Amino acid sequence: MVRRSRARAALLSPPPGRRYTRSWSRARGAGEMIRDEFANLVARALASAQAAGDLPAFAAPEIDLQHPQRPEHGDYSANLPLRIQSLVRMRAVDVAAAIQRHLPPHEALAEARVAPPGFLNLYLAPGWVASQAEAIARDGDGYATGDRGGGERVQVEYVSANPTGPLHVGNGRGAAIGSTLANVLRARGDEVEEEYYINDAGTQVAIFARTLYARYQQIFGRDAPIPENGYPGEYITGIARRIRDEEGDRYLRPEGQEPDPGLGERGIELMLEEIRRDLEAIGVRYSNWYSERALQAEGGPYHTVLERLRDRGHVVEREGAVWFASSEVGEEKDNVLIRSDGVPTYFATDIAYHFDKLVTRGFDRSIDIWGADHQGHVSRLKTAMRALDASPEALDVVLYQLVTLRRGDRIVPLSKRAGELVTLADVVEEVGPDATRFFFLLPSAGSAMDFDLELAKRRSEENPVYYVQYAHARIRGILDRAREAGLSAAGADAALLVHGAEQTLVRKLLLLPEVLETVARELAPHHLPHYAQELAQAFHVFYTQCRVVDEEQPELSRARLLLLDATRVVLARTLGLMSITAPDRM
RNA sequence: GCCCUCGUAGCUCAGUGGACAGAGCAGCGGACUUCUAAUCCGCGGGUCGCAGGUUCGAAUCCUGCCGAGGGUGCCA
Repeated sequence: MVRRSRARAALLSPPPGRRYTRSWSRARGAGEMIRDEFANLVARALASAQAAGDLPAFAAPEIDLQHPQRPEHGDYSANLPLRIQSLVRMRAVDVAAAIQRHLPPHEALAEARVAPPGFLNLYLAPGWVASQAEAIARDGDGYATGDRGGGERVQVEYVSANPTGPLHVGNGRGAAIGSTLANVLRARGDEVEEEYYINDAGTQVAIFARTLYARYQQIFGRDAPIPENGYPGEYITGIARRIRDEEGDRYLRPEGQEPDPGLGERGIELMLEEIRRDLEAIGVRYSNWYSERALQAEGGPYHTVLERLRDRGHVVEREGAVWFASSEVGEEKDNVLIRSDGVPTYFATDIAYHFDKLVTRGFDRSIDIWGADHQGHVSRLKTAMRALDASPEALDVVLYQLVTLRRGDRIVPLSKRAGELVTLADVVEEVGPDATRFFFLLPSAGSAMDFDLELAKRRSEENPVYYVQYAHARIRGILDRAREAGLSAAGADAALLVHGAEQTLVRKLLLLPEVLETVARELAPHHLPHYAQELAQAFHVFYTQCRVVDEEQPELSRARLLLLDATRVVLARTLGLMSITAPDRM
């Protein structure tokens, strides 16, 4: 996996009076990214080489540091010489050598090597690596947290499924992506709110209410047909039955009359209760539930925003409908705001909703997690924000592709066929919340995913979630064992961690801040489960190669217990950010 | 028709301008008197959909084509 760090050379003259010493005791949070420090060093070396006339003057580009795929190429690698060789009319290896000569010393840097065709490879000092086990263990749950984010007020909105039926598998994917993203942004120092937008107004809700009334009447023996385009699902009968059990026949009206609006409202309430319960089962808890009906209330955002659009001349009336004249502001076509029957479209209320987020409630940033079927909506919504002088850049939309449910080779149709699983709750019940979340998070949002129930359910080596959790449980086991033997990490000398497996493990631990940075920058939570697997693997290898509890070697045991403390913290944190449990035994 | 996303090992997927393209699973062969073998070690496996182009360098960027999914003025 290649990750990069960017630093602008121009901004990076060393702070006056600050000396870089070889001492490993200089106070620094373990969460600070060593990659950034190295990028910093390269930027300073470049500037100093230019000042000394070893390199010509030119506008310094961004310094990208990468993790080479092959360990012999170092821990970090700069390709800057290759990128600027034609600009400076020099051979890349000579550029690399010039930078190398001017590289300031750094406690973590053992060596920098020039490698053809012009890479500058940086090698971490093993002693510094070992010392980081202690720094990470000391930081504990505070590792890789805090002030690294922008400190912005961010709102993440996800799922927001119509409260007219139970959540399906696709909603689960949105839930996993949205809540994990929120967790990561919060960990990095943003002030994050998670919100569910309740579509409790509009046509779908009206159809739901009519279907519910039909089912309700059927319970009382009436021959009431499901309305045209009504919801065929059995679950509505369940709701009708529950309302009958709790409130009797109070919603029953003489045959042929319109249903009592109170019945539909009660139905939506019950549906929302179920949705909330299903989401809580996979560790999702919202800070706010926002009602579309409230949005549309007299004097509410919908009316204010529509007026504002109108005032700015973006609204036209045509063919009995009210349109957003979006073709005049860069869109391919106009879009309907109010249909000819007087009912506002989803688009119109969504404009109001997002204006409310960005302007009225003043979030610095709004991140929406949508299924790919809403893709066409992104551009026109941003255009609407621009037309309202709300910053479209403050609105990010993460689109995730759809989910195919499978059992081994067999595709499970998402139709409502009896006996087949369709709801999120069914999946969670069958495979468990941890595996459900892990599998949803594994593929990047942009790729369509197969959710294999058989694999997710399997409690064996084939299932990556247990591989990761097992690493945590194993560490707990060793820690227990150490306590029985009277050993602890107190007074440990981290410098003893020189074994290859120990060094590899610490290097993985050092990656967490970079992974979180990538997740936050790309809004791509799938890096987290991949990292979790890499980390678990580094631990399992360590476990097989390095005995921890060894009463013959108490010093080494203490050092390794320190490493285990650090590893356990990082593993638990990584799992926690995905809202997956870190078990003490399995 | 047009727009968006995707196409990488048998399967599920990472990698999206750098060095001989990676992981897990599946397959084959090894390792438990030792802190949990839900583990570890080794082996085999890829014209990165196809064809051009840009670049010192392309799975990655551009163009065209093929294939899958989604969208496309009064569904959400």
